[in-house]
Amino acid sequence: MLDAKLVRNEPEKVRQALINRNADTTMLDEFLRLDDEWRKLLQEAETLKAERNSVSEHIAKMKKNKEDATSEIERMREVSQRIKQMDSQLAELDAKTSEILLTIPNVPHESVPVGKNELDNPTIRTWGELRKFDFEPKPHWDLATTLDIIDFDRGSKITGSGFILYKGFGARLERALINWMLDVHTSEHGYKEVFPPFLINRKAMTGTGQLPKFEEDMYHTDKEDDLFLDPTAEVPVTNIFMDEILEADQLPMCLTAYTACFRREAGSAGKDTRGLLRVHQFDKIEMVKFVAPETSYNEHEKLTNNAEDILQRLGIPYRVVLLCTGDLGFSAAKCYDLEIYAPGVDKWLEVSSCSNFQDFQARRANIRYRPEPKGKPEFVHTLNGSGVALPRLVVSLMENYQQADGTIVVPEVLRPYMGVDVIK
RNA sequence: GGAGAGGUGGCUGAGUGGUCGAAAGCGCUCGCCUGCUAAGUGAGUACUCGGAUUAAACCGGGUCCCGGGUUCGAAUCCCGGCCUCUCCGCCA
Repeated sequence: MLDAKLVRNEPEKVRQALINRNADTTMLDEFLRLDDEWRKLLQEAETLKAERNSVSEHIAKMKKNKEDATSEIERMREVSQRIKQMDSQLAELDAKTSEILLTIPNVPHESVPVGKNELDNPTIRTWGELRKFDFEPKPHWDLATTLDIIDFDRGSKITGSGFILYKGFGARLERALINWMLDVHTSEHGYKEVFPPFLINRKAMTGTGQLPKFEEDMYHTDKEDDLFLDPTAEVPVTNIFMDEILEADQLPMCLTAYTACFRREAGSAGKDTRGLLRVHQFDKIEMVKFVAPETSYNEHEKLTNNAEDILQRLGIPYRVVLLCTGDLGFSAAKCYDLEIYAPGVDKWLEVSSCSNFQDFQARRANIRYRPEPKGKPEFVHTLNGSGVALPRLVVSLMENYQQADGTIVVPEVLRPYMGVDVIK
């Protein structure tokens, strides 16, 4: 959520940001109109309240002195009625402006290039050599099915398409990757491990920006519980400190978590339906940081490097892409995507998005810190990045490490976790 | 699922419808004091919104879990919700 004062005082800056994002600006004008109305009415109401308070105090004194306060009480009865009316009008206006504010996306950072869509995203750097094959590389669904380590048909039988049954070394690989990535982040990158709930309430979902705009993308339990399956660990982990004030010496706070992630992928029906490219439930390691504002862009680079390190250790070639204004997610001010190459499907696959939200989420979730002991609390900056998402990583691993006979070499770093050198 | 108790500042914990943004203690900050530590001693210690201002001081509103209600006036009375704890039942 943007600061209402920013929108109020620099509407043209916000308007330009919306235009650069290909977003609608009519809500902005609506906000400005209602906000102006609200402030005028608020001042009137507060003047009346001040009068009520002082007269009430006076009444108390008169009663103590056994004087007659009937006329004052009569007068205040009317004033109170008017206050009540104004308060309900104010509440209505406030609800409307707040609602609008929740649907306005973040303002992109100045280092983010202006662009229409993903075609305008510049590649910042690349790492690794694409492997040259002396045979035709197979797609992962063929490899996995032949080795009987993923059972796509039975996954669908249990739940539906996009739900995966891993078996044998497929299941083991999933567990190995989760453990290994958490180990790297906790013992080498300085993150603390947490294991949050997977079901999330509405307030937390609003805190990180999934609601109210993207409710259609989420799995929802039912009306009575009103809970959502987490679409990413970003949501439960960022909201750990909802409505709290952190001390400056707790920052930067770096957390990492494994969660299963659930996404309805509404609107992408028919796209990437084969294999593991786009699924409704997947595993992911996430990194989340709470940092002081002046450090957030530096921390953002470090976070991105931490995700890259995972790929480097696995020997997977990748590229880092900077999202342009037109492709940037709703809550982010700046975001790098990490894409890895998968030779079997001949595609670059997104396995990580590393975002700096500045104070956008912190304001929604009310997460603050004290820059000085006893000082005024300020909003922290929040960041997060996948470190990394499993299914597409598994795709790339299988396809890059496949051999001519259909077996898959296990990358060095995973062997202690897998117990074998080759999946066959 | 059943029965009960309770939600007050960073923490513990008082609170009679008006002088309560809230006693007291702990913690913390700044000073004083005894050679250091401990103890003692004085002062200060919540958040938020609107307005004014270069900024602060300043003026006003709101906040004692949340939302309604009663009242001239609510931490206090009434209704609804959420959460926590204890006991019982069920259960991995």
